[in-house]
Amino acid sequence: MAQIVHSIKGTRDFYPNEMVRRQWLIGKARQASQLFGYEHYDGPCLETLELYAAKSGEELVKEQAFVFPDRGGDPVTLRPELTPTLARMVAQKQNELVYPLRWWSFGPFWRYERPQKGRTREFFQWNIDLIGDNSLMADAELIAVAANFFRLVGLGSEVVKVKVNNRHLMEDVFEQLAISKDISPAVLKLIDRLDKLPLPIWEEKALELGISQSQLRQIKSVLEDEALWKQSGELTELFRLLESLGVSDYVVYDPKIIRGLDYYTGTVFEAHDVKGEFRAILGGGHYANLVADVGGNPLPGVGFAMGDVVINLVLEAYGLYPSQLSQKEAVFVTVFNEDLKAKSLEVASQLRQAGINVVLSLTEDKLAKQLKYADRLNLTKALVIGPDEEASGKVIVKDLLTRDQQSIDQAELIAFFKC
RNA sequence: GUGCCUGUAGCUCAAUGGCAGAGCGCUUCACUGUGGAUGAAGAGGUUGAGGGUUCGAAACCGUCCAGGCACCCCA
Repeated sequence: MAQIVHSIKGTRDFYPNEMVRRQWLIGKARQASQLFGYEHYDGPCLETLELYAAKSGEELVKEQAFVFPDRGGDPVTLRPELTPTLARMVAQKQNELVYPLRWWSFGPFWRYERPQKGRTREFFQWNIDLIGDNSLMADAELIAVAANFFRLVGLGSEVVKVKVNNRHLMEDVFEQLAISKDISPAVLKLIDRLDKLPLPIWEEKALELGISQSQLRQIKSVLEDEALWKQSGELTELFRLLESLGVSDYVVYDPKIIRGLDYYTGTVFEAHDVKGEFRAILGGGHYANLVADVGGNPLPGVGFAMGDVVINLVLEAYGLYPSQLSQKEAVFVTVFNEDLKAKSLEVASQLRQAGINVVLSLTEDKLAKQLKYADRLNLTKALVIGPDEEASGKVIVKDLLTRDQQSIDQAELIAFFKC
């Protein structure tokens, strides 16, 4: 074992069983995206370092991106997120695209961090964005897409919630509490971590930032105020729209949702399992202006991203992957012996020409062995063509689940499998 | 980058300084025209690597490698 070359830390191998699940998940993301009329797109996995230098937050690029020189010596980056690529793609064709544009994508991303539960170095991410509209309709639509996705995969609103907040509201609150603009970004970041840190340490950090004792007390009370959203016209309107879109059972207000990325303005949201057992399933929000950072004209938008790792853990925990997922919708054709090999090949070929998938035995081993192989592949039908069948123009079709078998005229075989 | 934990057969684990084992899985046979059961036999190990301590190390010590979990950050 020790001599097998190891894979790269934080990457995952997708054996057929897992690949089937990955494809199923992608299918659900596609379905949710298309339900709202979003178009599929993708960009390159390799980008220039310059693209991320423009934005993305310092840490993501400096600490977490895979960056290395290409053979010409230029720095190349494995994309750690899609948004800068999206911004570039929009900026390049800014004057010919039809707005608002609704785009979605699902692909691999890389971040150099220590792997742990729910976090790997290579992961897949569903990205979906609505660009070119600044209204709350846009924000509501994206949240509704997320809620519809959860419905499609069987995660009910009693299990998963989309927690929503608004950065404008928090800025207003800070103003009321006379928290200076210098420290408010840092305070916002700290609020985002309230659930992670032990309270005494959290308070200590808050005081270190220059918050007074009375401000601290007020912040804490604000963060427990589940009705705080009523002070925000935007949130009031947003929740009304979500109600009309029929997804308000999935939505909950949470003043502690801030989001780490700096470019969010206005609405921000994160989806979590209700029990709080897992990391955030998806996160997103409204941004006033991304495209300008890569050289285009300002365009507002809203979007979210969902990594495959956490949603995978959640779907596993709640047993929501279909148990019958299989890519082997195929008929197994046995080979009775050397003399009848040509006959089996002929039958297999006829079935394939009719569009029926066939796994052909490569050996003339005894039938027990061939059938065991078919069984272990989880195939459900097997054909046996022995001397008796050959003589009478028949084929035996064996149901590997019920163990029943029947003799069928070779001429009727295709019709048998087609219906 | 920081901290804690773990590496023994394909998998899950046992052996608490004294002969490296079990269950499951795998191969073959009982069954030369029929797979999930049963029974029997068999294969499979440099105990992650290389050092040190010891009469003796899977175990103890330090180094490296790999994995897990938490921080940082975030999907």
